Amino acid sequence: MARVPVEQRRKDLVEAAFRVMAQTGIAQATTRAICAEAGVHQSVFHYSFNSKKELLQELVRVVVVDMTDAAVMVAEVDSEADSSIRAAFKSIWEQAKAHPDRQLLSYELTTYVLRDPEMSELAKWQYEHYFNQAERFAVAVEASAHIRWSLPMPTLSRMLATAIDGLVLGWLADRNDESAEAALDEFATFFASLATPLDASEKRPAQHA
Amino acid sequence: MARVPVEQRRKDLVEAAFRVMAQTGIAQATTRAICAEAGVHQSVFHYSFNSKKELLQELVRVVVVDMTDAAVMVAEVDSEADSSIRAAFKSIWEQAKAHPDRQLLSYELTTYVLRDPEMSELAKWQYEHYFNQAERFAVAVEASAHIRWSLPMPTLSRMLATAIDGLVLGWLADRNDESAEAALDEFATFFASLATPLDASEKRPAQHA
DNA sequence: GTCTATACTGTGATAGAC
DNA sequence: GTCTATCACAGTATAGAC
Repeated sequence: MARVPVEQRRKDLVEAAFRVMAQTGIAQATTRAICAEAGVHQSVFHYSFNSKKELLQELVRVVVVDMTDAAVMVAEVDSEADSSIRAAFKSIWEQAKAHPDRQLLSYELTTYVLRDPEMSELAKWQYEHYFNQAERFAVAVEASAHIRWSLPMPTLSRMLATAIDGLVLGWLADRNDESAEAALDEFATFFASLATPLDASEKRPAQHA
Repeated sequence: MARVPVEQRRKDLVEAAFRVMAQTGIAQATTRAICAEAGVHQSVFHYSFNSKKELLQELVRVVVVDMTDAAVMVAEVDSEADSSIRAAFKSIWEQAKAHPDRQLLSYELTTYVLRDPEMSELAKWQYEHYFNQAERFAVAVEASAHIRWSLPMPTLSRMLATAIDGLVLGWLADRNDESAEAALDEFATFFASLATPLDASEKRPAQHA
């Protein structure tokens, strides 16, 4: 086809790999399948990447960032900790329900890289990213809802990410919406209970700033 | 070697497959590697099982039951909800720390079977087993600690299993013992807070029955 | 029942014509 | 840069000698 710079080729292939992996799983994402999805011949693969592993490393970084941003950044915090938490949980949950295949892929990527000593640091990076996103959210709630969390931030952020992560995985397995959503709701109640008002007299402010 | 009944051969191969998978991951567990581990020739595989998938189905059932039993059944409940929960969490956590490869395998098995429509019901069964084990524990605590849970049992048991499941996965990724254990501890505190005494006057009983 | 040998397919990766 | 052809190897599964 057209003469395309290597960097663009790599982007195209990573995106194609993401689609194939999300739809059929990481094991089915062969170089041939990825190239077919990208609409290029298989030999294109190896002058865009030195190895399949190289593509995978690039893909993990892109997928983790894109997926968490898509889920977390949408949620807006307001002046109440309780409603902020519930809104965020709802947003993340809707994202998960809308794209179960992508969620499943994120777990596949985690276990896949954990089995390869050369890549296991990527799993660490992936979960630290989750925890960081949770922390960013928790800090934002502190600021806008005028509360303090009654747990140390690292512990709280890990618990937030853990609850979501565990709920999604369990739901992927049993697809019991009702049960998973009830659990999600109770976790939200729990986390809301960890927010203690900074100043009781300022509890009902009229100003937004 | 000796003439061995087919059922024994199947058991041997499942156990060998479990060892290979736990050590090197599900993707590396080829029929050749499994047979090598079991000390038999590769062709033995296909007159013990009709296909590799058949072995996997048998393996999932064995692994899920054995691993949860190993972790959950050890924990003994006592007359206090708080200490019962902490003891159980500690027991499960120590099991996980002692055998991270087996834990990782359980996640690999989940994602693996979820990608195969013919096997995805196994993932459902796996998590229902987890939830059932959690429920058995919760019921036992109710009986021996004279409390009632302030949440519906299905919701509570799902939350218990979810918290553990999420914590273990996150720990496998970042291997931060301190952070994971702090989160585990706070989850334990939370679940303990869901136990409300059945009868205040019976709060400090001297009898064990 | 057991094992040797092998069929057949699909894999990642290359060499070399254009 | 692009594509055809192919390599070397690993995967599951089978046929057939013993």
